[in-house]
Amino acid sequence: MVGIGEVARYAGVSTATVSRALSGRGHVSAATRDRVESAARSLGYVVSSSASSLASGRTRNIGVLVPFLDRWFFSTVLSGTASALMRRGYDITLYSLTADREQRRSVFQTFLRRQRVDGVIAISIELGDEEIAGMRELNLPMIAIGGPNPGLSTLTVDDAAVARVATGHLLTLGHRDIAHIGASPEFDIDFHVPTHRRQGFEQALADAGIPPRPSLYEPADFTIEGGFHAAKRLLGRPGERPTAIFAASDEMAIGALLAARELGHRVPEDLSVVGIDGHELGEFFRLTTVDQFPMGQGERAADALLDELEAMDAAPARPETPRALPFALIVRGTTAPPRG
Amino acid sequence: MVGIGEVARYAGVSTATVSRALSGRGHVSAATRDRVESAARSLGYVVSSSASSLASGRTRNIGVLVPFLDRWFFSTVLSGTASALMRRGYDITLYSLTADREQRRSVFQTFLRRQRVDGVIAISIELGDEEIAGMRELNLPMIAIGGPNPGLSTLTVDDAAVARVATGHLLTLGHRDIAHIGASPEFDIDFHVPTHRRQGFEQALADAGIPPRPSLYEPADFTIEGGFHAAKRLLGRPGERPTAIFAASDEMAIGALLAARELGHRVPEDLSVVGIDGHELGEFFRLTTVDQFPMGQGERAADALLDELEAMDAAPARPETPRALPFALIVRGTTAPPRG
DNA sequence: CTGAAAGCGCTAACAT
DNA sequence: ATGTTAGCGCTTTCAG
Repeated sequence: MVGIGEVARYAGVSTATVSRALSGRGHVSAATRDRVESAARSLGYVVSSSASSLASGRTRNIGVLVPFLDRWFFSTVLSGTASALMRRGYDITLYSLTADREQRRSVFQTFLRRQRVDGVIAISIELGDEEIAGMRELNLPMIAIGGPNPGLSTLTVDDAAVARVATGHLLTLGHRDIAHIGASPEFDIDFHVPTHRRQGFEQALADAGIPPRPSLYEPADFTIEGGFHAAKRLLGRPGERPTAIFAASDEMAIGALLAARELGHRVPEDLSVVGIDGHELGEFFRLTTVDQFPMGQGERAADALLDELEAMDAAPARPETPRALPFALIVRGTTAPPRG
Repeated sequence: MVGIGEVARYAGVSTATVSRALSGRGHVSAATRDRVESAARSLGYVVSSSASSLASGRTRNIGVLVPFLDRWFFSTVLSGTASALMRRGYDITLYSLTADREQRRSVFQTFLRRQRVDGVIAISIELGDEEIAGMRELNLPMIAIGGPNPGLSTLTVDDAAVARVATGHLLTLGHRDIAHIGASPEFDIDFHVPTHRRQGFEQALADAGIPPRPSLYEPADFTIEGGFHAAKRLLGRPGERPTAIFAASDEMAIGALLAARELGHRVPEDLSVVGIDGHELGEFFRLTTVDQFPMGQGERAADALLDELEAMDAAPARPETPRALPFALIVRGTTAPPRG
């Protein structure tokens, strides 16, 4: 392994100058920098991250916390994060938080304390008070996607507003009998996203003067299969049948689409369906949805964290304003005015 | 940040003993070990990874190379890898290789040379000769999932055999007119998986004395949408119509299922469909498939690499036998004997 | 089984 | 703008 000393000798300068030239910290004349860079290149020198980290306290590595790796939404956000970080020369260390509480503890108590990372991005993870306190104590900058996470820089989309937009689209088309597939009152995952979406849904209805109807609610687990079964129940029920379905996620919306098809209902003629998320399959199913640009969320978080890190050199602290993430209604082919 | 010195003082031993007690290397009396461990615990001490790495040359960190983060197969393999590594106390640093050749170079030339990782797992990545040579030179143990990758420890599933099993299932049911959705002759992604699957398909047919029929081949891009359109073309064609479809991936098989439904063909009564992979949606669609256990692939690779790493302490080198990965036919509801 | 001390390879004052 | 040098916090001989 070629070390900084060899490069210094080869370029005819001191190791300090090599360090300065290669890291861009401190002044080096253009000529010297060129000499050092070409020396490094021809010797194949790459700085040892452990030595550099130990001496400087910087790792050029960001820890990313995810709840699941194999679910579309999270892996898409992660994908955005990874490319933004790599683009700026940072490594990314992945911590997958499983259901196992003990393992989760070890991530916070051990893994993140090894001083392996300069900062942390938490994707859709609700942090406990002691976890947040632990990060503060470590002085580890952290940014969360999805919130609120009190006391943390947070990028979050207004789930209620998203749901209002989706519901508003249905109302504008003229629908009045709109079913809701999503949150069950008792069961709520990260940050009550399902609940917020239900609240947005109800606000939109209320604004249009439509009272909520319990018979038009069906809980589901945010999967295609869950949406499928919920829609089956909804559409198979005797009595009032909805003209539209609001699904609190695209995957459930797709499930609902498949259920409608199976029951012989035409979409959008007999039934409109709207989803939320911006799922990759939405295009194929012609699904009308409210896109929350998950890839972009990951990129933004990465950029925000790196900006914060680089700003720390200048100003030590900095206020934490929760920033709002964008979303947009994408009208495709699964929504239309009700018949009649 | 509490350091090893404080722990040593607190426990009344030297820093060397603390290091030995905590790392498990070298002999320490049980009593001393207990004392050190409880000292470390009560002080909240965690070893600094950069200091430890610099001194020992070990990082307890594994680099994982993936082609895409947001595609089901890769993120599932990654998920298996991540949990296996974390279980054994290793961090995982993620390198996502995009289409950008320049960025790919930088991963091999720079990122992997920072001495941040003890070993590398390459998921479904075809490595160039100079890339493999670079790893050897760095003396970085590497294990690949999917192959062949000459000169590298490789875990690989026999794609032709997998396809033979899937096709054999259809033949056993009595099908003779079997269409193939998959490889286009010219376009082939990682390791010619599509081609190998097509070859396995043809071998099975040949073994049954059935000659290949060009009109029953439809190329597709391994997505649901691609499978959908391929099946549409296949089933909409005048003349001979297949009684079964072999799709070279579950996603294409699901697309074919949706196409068949849309065209009014009942599955499996009018048409049988078999896929390959073991996709999470397979259960929902009742898809008959050959599962290749992607999560397990990730776990195996991680365990194999760590075993290799730990064995390196004892024996320096070790032969690289490409190991075969398991697969299994899962018969669900999309296959049945042809009518008549 | 334990301690003393010499580095691991680099960075950051401090000089010049 | 560049060189000198003292660490960064641990691990690992080498002694005992």
